[in-house]
Amino acid sequence: MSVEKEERSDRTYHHGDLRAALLRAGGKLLVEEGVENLTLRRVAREVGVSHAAPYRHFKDKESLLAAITLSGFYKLTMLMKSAKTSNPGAPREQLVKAGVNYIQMALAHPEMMQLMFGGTIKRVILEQEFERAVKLGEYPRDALDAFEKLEEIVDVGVESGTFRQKDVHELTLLAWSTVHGLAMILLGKQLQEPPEGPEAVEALTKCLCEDLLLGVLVRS
Amino acid sequence: MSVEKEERSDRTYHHGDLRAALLRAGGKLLVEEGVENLTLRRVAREVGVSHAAPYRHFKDKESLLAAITLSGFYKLTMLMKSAKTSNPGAPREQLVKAGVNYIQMALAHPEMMQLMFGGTIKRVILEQEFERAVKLGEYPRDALDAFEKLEEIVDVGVESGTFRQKDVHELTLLAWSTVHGLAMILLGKQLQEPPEGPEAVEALTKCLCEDLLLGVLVRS
DNA sequence: ACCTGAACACCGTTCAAGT
DNA sequence: ACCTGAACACCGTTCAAGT
Repeated sequence: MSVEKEERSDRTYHHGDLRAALLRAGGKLLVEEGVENLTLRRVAREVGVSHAAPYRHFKDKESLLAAITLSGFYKLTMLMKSAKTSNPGAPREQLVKAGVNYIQMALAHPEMMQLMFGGTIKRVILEQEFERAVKLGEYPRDALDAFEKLEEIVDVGVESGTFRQKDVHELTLLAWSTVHGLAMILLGKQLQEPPEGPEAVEALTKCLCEDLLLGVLVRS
Repeated sequence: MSVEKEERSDRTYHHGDLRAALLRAGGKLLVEEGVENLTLRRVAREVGVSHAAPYRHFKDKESLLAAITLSGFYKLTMLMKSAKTSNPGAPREQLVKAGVNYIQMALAHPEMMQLMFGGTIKRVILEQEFERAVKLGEYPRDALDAFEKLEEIVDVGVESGTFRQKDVHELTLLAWSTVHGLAMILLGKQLQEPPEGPEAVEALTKCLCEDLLLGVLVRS
C-alpha cells in the first residue's frame, strides 16, 4: 500500500526526517494524481502527521510545491549534461541528444514539467526553496543550471566552426525555446494529430532538431 | 468601481445574459488577479448573483475557465492571420511578424496565456466549451486554428521557394514551437537575465526568428 | 427555465497548547 | 524544537425549494 517505512526507529520517521518524507509523499502524489489533487492536508495525511505539521518545514503550500519541482529541474540539468558527455566532440549530435532528452523527460513526467513551467510557482519562492535545499545538502549548486549546460554544447559548436558565428547565449535560447515549446505543446495536447507512441515522438523530435540546425530558409 | 452595467433593464442583466456577464467578470478577474484568485464564488459575487447560479451556464469551474480562454485562442488566431495579411507576398517577413505578434500577446496577457497552455484545462473540456460557444455565435468555427493560419504562411514560403522544401506541417511546428517556447520561458521568468522592456523583448524575438530562418549550422 | 439558500465535504493557514 | 487540535475563512458542488 503505502511507501515502505524506515525500519530504523520511530525517532527517524517522526522527528528530523519529516521534511524528506513530505517531499517524497508530495512528489508521489504529484506524479500519480496531478497538481490539482496535491493538497497539503493529503500530503500530511499520507505521512501520518497532523495537517499543521508541514508548516514547520515549509512556509506554505507554494513553498512545498517549489521544493518538489527542484528534483525536476535537477533531472533536467543532468540530462543536458549527459547529452554533452554522451557524444564527445560532436556538438551537432549533442544538441539533438539534448533535445531528445528534454522531450523524453517531458513525456515521462508531464505533471512535474507542467508544475515546473506552468506559472504556478513564483520564481522568488523557487529560489528561496532552492537556497534552503542546497544548504541542507539536497542538491548541488548547479542543479538549476540546465540552460548553462546547453550553452556549453552550443559554445563548443560555435568555437569549432560547426555552428554559425552568432552570440552563444542567443543561439542557446533559440535551441531551448524550440525544444521547450515542443515539449509544452505536446504535453498540452495542442496538436490535432499528435504523434502516437514514444518512437513517433522521438522521430518528430529529431526531425525538428535537424530542421533547427538547417533553418527554415533555403540553403542556396 | 465595478464594470458599467447594462442600462437597458434588469431583465437583460438578471436573465439571459448571465453567461456573458460571467465570462466578462471571469476574464477581468483572471487578468487583474490571476488564476489563483479566480474563484467561481467570486465571479458570481462580482456579477451579483448567488454562488450556485453559474452552474446553470457552466458544468463546473473548469468549464468556465475553458470558456474564458476561448477569447485568448481567438485573439491568437487573429494575430496569426494579421501577420499574413500585413506583409502580402513576403513569407519571410510574415513569419517574423507572426513571432513578434505571438510574443506581444504573451506579454500583454500573461495570465491568459498561462491558463491557455499551463495544463489546467483538459483538451476535451476546451473543445466541449468551444462547440457550445460556436453554437451560441460567440466565435467563428476557425477561432482555434492559429496553427493553421501559421501553416498558410509557411506553405506560401515553401511554394515560392523561399523556405526549404520540407514538409509544411513539420516546418510550421518548428516555428510554432520556437516562438511558443520563448513565450513560455519569458512568462515563467526562467531567464537569468531577462530582456528589460518591450523594445528589448521585440528585438530579442526578431533575433530568434532570424536565427530560426537561418538555422544553427554554418551556411557554407 | 432560471435562480436562491442551506448544506456538505474539503481546503490553506493560524495559534494556543502540548511533549 | 517540533507537533497537535481546534478554529477561521474560504472553496466547489449539490439539491430542494422558490419565482
